[in-house]
Amino acid sequence: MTAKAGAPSRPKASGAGRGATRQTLVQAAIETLKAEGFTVTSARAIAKRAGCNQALVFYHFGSVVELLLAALDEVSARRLERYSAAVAGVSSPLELVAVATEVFREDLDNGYVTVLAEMIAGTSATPGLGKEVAARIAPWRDFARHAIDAALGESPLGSLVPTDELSYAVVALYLGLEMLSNLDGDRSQAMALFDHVSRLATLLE
Amino acid sequence: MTAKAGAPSRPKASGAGRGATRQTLVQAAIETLKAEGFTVTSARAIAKRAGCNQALVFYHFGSVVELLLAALDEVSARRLERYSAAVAGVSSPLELVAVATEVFREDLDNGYVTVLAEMIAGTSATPGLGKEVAARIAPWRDFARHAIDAALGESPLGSLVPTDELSYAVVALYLGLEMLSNLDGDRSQAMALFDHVSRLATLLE
DNA sequence: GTCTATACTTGGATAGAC
DNA sequence: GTCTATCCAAGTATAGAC
Repeated sequence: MTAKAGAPSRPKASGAGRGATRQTLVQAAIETLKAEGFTVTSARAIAKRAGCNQALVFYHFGSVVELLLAALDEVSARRLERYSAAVAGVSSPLELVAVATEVFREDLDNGYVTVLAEMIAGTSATPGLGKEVAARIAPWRDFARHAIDAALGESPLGSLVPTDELSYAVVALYLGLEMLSNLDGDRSQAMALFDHVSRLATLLE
Repeated sequence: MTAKAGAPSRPKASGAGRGATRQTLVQAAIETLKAEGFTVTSARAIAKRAGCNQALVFYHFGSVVELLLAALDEVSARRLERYSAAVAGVSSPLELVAVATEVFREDLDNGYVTVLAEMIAGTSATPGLGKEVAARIAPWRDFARHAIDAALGESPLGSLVPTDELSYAVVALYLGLEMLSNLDGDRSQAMALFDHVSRLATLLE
C-alpha cells in the first residue's frame, strides 16, 4: 500500500474527510451559522464565505444538512478538547466553577454554543435531525458528569446529589444561559449567577 | 359614541386585535410553530392551517415576523395565567416543585415552550428580533422570582440564595430542559431531575 | 375584509463542460 | 474536483378585482 491517504474519488455523504475544500466548507459553515443563523445558512451563503462554488456543497456532503452536521461535529470536538484541557487539574468544586465560568465566557465570545442552538432550532424543520443533534450532545453530558465526579471527589455532597441527574441539569442550564445571554446581548446576568455559585462553593471548602 | 369596538379600517402592524380572522391567524401561527418549526412557518403554511388566504397575513400584521411575535405574546399570556393559578396556594418549596413539575409536563405536552424556542432560534435571522423576544421573556422571570419568594418565605434559604439570580437560573434551566427533552423525544431524564429536586425539598421540611 | 394573480427573490439540487 | 448554467420549488410582498 502506498502512503496516499485514500483519494476520495467517490466522497461519502458525511464524515470528517481531510480534503482542503471539505475543511474550508466546514469552517465556513460554522462561521455562517454563528453570524447569520440557521435560516440564512444556505449552500450559497456558505460557499460565498468559503470562496468557492455552491455546487461543491452537494458534491462533498450530499446536502446542506449533512454539511451542518459535520460543522456541529467539528465544533463539538474542538470544545470537548478545550474543556478537557481546562478541567484537567481540577479537584475541588471552587476550581470547577472557576473553569466553568471561563469556558462559558469563551463560548459566548466565540459563538460556539450558538452553532448548537441554531442546529437545535432547525431540528423541527428537518425530520430525523433531532436524533442526530441529540447524539452529538451526549458526549457533553458525559464530560460534565466526569468533571463533576472529579471535583466532588469523596465529599459528602457526591452522595447527596447524583451526578447522573446533576450533569443533565448542568448541560441544560448551560444551554439555557447561553441562549438567554445571546438574546439581549447581555451576559452580566449569567455572570452574576456564576459569581454567586462560586461564592457558595467557597463556603463548602 | 356607539358600542362598536373600533372597526380596524386601517389595521395596525402589531397588537392583539380581536377580529375573528386575526385570532384565527394567531392560533394557526402557534400551531404551525409547534408542529413545523420556525423555518417552515411561512405565511403560506400559516394561512393554509388557518383556512384562509396567504395575503391576509400581510394585511393584518404587515409581515410574518409581526404575526409570529403576536403568537408569542398570546402563548406567553396564556402560560402566565396558567402558572399564576397553579402557584396561587403554594407556600413551601416542596409544593412549588410539585407545581413546577406539573407545568413542565404541560408545556412539553402542548409544545408551548417550543414556540418560544423556535422564536429564539429565528432570532439571528431577523435583526432586532432578539430584543423583542427578550422583552417577552422578562415577565417569566418576574413570575419565577415572585413564586420563589412566596415558597421560600421566611426560611433561612431565602437569604442564602438571592432570588434575583435564582429566578434567572430557573428560567434558563427550564428553557434548556424543554429543548433537550424535545430533541430526542425523551422526557424521562428531565422528569428524574424534577423527582430528585422534590426529594431534596422534602428534606428541607 | 378577503380573494386571485403575479412580480420578484432565494434556495436546493442536478447536468455537463473543463 | 471545480466551475457555469439551469430547473424547479417555495417564499415575501403587492396590486387589484370582488
